[in-house]
Amino acid sequence: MGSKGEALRQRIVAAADELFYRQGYENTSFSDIADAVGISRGNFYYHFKSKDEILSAVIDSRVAAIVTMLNEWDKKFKDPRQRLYYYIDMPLRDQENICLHGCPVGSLCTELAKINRTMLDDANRMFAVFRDWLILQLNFLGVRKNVKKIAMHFIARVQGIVTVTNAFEDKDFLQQETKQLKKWQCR
Amino acid sequence: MGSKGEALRQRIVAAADELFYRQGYENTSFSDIADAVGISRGNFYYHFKSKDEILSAVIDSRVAAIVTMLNEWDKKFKDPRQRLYYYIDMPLRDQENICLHGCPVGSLCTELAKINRTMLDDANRMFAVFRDWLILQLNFLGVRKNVKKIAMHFIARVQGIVTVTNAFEDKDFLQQETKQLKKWQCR
DNA sequence: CTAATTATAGGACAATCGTCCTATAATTAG
DNA sequence: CTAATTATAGGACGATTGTCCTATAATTAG
Repeated sequence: MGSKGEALRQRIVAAADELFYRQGYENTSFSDIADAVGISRGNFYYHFKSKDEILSAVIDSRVAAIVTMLNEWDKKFKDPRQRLYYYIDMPLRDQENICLHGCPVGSLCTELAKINRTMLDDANRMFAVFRDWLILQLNFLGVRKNVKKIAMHFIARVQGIVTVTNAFEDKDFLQQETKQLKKWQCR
Repeated sequence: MGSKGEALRQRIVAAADELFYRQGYENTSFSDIADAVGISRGNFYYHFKSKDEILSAVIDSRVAAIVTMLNEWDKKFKDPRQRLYYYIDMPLRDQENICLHGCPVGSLCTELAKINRTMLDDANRMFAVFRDWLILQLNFLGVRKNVKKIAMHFIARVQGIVTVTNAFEDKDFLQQETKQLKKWQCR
């Protein structure tokens, strides 16, 4: 069984994941990833036969990571309102990277909308996982009307904050808007 | 005087502007732009000596276009609240493009944050022009406290809406969130 | 008209891109 | 141990990239 090959495959995905986040998908070459992992391009191509394929693997890996993370949040916080706050605070906990590279989910979707619309439908699953989890928390909170709309509203709010934070490299804005968003209540 | 050359220069900038918006900066080559204008690559290089230079010209052109547009809005609407609504409705008036390509300002900043941080400081001037105009309108409305913060808040709200609209190709979301944002009032 | 300047075309340039192939090396199965 | 499979390295491939050069065409200045 290819257990050693599987381990390398995961290292490749992890390296590609970070590079796509830091310098964008289009701007990251096979060589960049191979160099980061410390293997040859030929070997890289043995594991992933095309750039679409490595992108697809990175998206799957991110979706899985988000699911795992949300499960941990569920264990950590029993109060759905606390969980909601923890979601809103997520960019705050990763200020440096958010400031420099934006949101891994949002920025990838924004890029794919321009260069690879086929993969966009794959990428926005990352948003969908958050959305479905948010819907659950809103249900727990007793919200009954427009639950999906409100979940999407939260995602959009966070995306907007991150986009502006990234464009202006402005952590103060991130902090102040995050605080304000937590004052949200159902209208 | 190079008045014919100047006319071509503007056609080049216009073509690059649209291509950068539709397929991204990194993913647009000199050949793409030259083909779109119908000139040779050599001629293109006579007018713009590097990719940074054409990007810089596109950003300047966009900033100027935004200034012109906001002046027209000022003529068109005397009520600052109406002007604010017209700003919020901007993505709605360009639904098709927003859905397909996102925000020209936001998506360019997001891309440049990853591939060309030097130019990012140039690009976010596009946001700054909107911000300063919004500050003016808020002043007219009698808002005295946190005016800059509120202006940035509006920009972030619109950015978030557009990012999600683009990622999900969801016009309904755009319409409903736009309507909700117009219910905003100072707290 | 002539000379100088500006504009345009076309191709050369090295580098890099994604892709693919082949020859070994390492591992596993029998 | 031997044979088969899996993994790895290295380089060839055509295409494309941004950049630059040179020769000509068009325009302008005297």
